[in-house]
Amino acid sequence: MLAGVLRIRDQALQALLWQRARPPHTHRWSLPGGRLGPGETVERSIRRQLAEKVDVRELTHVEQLSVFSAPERVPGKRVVATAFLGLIPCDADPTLPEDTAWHPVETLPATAFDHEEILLTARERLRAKLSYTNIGFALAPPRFTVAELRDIYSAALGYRVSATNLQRVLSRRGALEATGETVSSGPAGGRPPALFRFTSRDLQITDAFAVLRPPT
Amino acid sequence: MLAGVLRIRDQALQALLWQRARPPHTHRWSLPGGRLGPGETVERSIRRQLAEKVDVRELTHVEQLSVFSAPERVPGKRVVATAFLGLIPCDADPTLPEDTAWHPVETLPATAFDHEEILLTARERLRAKLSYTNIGFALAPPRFTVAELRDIYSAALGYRVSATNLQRVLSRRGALEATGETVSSGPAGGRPPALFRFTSRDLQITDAFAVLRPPT
DNA sequence: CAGGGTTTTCGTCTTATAATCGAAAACGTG
DNA sequence: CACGTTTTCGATTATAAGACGAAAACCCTG
Repeated sequence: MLAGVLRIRDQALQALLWQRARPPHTHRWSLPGGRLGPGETVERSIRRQLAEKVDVRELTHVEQLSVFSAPERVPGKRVVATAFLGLIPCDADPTLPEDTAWHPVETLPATAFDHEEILLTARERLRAKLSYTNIGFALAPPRFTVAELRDIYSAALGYRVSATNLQRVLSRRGALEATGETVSSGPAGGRPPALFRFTSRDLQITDAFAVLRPPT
Repeated sequence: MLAGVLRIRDQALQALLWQRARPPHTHRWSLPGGRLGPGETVERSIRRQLAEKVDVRELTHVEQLSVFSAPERVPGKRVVATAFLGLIPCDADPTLPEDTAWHPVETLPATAFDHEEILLTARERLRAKLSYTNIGFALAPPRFTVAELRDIYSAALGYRVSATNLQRVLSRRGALEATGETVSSGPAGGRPPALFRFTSRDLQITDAFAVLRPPT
């Protein structure tokens, strides 16, 4: 079991990796993970691994990605990995162990085994779900301005999105709501932005993406 | 490893099940499956299991569904299952073993373990993908009329869809093309329908379902 | 404290795609 | 050959997203 844990920081999508101290693939960077224990589901187990091994407890979303089973993905012995996508909000800052660090997915260091492929799969899953779910709640802080949310979406998707459209699309879907609060404007002045929040912290799929609807 | 194999027949979505002869859950119906062999991926393995155990070789689509890992899903011992969605076209008619049969997903018999949950997950996956992919190719025969395709989609989705919209939506996406042939009209007369086919037999995702597009 | 620059916000317009409707085409049957 | 039937296709309507610009609300400078 492995987890591709992603977050947004410094306008970039980052992944959590630890550097291997022992063979095989010494010094290369690995995804955190571990073995399934008795009496737990794989979802509970991967959360436990992340809490115990890299002290990450802020996961706002965890979902299964895929089973990776290429025969020689780990040279020498047969290892089948159940991979997960994990997300933590950009305001969370877990204290990481020495050998662990965040790396931008755009500029990954040398990774062990097929962990780069797993991370790219995780990124694609995240990007797809940003389109048709409210999964942004898992990346954003509890409250945020539209400009901050635009930066989060832009970094995750890899291209600039329009703050206007983002606001309107998410509001229309009922995913976003205004808190009524505003924050003071920045050093350059400008109208003070309003604070928003996601209406739900559970994954919800937009029904508008279902085409071929039942007749009314 | 287990497979929820689905097809359309008699205007209904059917699942392939075999009746258990031995405990636990004797006489209840199970999904086909088996153990991963050395040197094969889980996808190759599940295709091999289906070919060897229930003689099904007509799979037009196979994809991972989910890992099912509830601790007591198999009473007594720990069994983690990687579940798959498999599809076969409605014109295929594999010869099944004695203890194996098709059952409408709407009226499932008593199933073993969590296999009903797995089948419902498979059905939801299929229904979702009918909306935003060309996955209909895996259920339909090589060539078909629009009315036949409407019946296939209606049975899979669980509600009547409009033949007009189905034709236009799939054509607009470039998923459907006319063969130029027509078939003679039925006993009640009527204009002889044209034959269509899917342009691709590989899964393709509609780009139109991606919202928050990059700026032009 | 007035004016200019800045950022946010919101309404309007345009575009894209799907749903609905109805007429015309093309066949069998009596 | 008129009639019912089914398919096909164009026209219209509905819905949602993208683009654009004006107005709002702030800061800073002179």
